[in-house]
Amino acid sequence: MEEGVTVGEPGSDVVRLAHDVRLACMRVSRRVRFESSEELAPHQFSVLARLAVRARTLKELAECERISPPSMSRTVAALVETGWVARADDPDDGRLVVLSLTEEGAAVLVAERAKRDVWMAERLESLSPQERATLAAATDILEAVMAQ
Amino acid sequence: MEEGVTVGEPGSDVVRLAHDVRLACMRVSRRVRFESSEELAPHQFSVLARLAVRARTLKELAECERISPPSMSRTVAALVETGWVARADDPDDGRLVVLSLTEEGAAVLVAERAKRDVWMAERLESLSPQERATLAAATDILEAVMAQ
DNA sequence: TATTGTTATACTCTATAACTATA
DNA sequence: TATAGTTATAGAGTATAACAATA
Repeated sequence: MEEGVTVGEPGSDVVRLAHDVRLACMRVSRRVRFESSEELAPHQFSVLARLAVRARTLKELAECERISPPSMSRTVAALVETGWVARADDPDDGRLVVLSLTEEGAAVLVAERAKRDVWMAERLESLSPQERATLAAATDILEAVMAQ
Repeated sequence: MEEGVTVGEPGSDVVRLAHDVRLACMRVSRRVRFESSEELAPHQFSVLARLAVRARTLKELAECERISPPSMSRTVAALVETGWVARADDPDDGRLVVLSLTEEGAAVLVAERAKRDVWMAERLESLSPQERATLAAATDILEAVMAQ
């Protein structure tokens, strides 16, 4: 009896566009993750990127990554172990631990970003100037939409 | 001594565009995942979506999801347990197990897709017709690029 | 022998609960 | 007391290695 069900694609109007945009973005994101990263796990990359903006406490990191403090404590411990992140005591509040990027950590982050960008760039080189302009305009729109 | 390093954004030219596109797509993808999904884990959703296209063997599923057969075996076992996927023996080759979507699985998949699309659509409603056209054109370009 | 799928075992990233130190 | 961080323990999801069944 159970021969399996097939489901078609839905939609019309804005919902249809939402569907297409979402799928395209997820596909790009997935491919970039799969094919350009090796030595640096996604959650580690993410933490290094946060610390590249500015030093933060463990709780701040946990909140902006939306994971629990114990989980972040582990992730940070691994990054300290490899020498990419430095721990420091807060001079004013003895409970706080300030995490910051080391020179080595910054180098790893830059290298990883470059690797991801190169992978993407290789695929954009075949596009016409007009197509590139469309992509550039679209990214601006998406950024604005996501900032809402 | 270690006061932490700050890293700026890189680039120019196609690399710059690649960087922007990649970041925009990852941000959209991340937000959609965070804010629209609950009952269905990402890897489960992914498998249901594969089976919605057509029934597949375990090995095929493992390959297109790029995980090991034992891992896929587990994931599938959970989906069979909930009644969203059906197992069947291949009539021609006794070694094969054919996995397919059940009616319930199809319903869950449709509901999840709708939920993700609605979340995205809510954010696109404020855009002008021209901005929407730009996004539509951009998704076509990205689809073509990713298909390379 | 080669292939498909499962079981055994382990590692990583996540969580909650309990603990320590500081405010 | 309340807060920041760590340690203890457990639950997913991943992997490799070894095994059973079929070609």
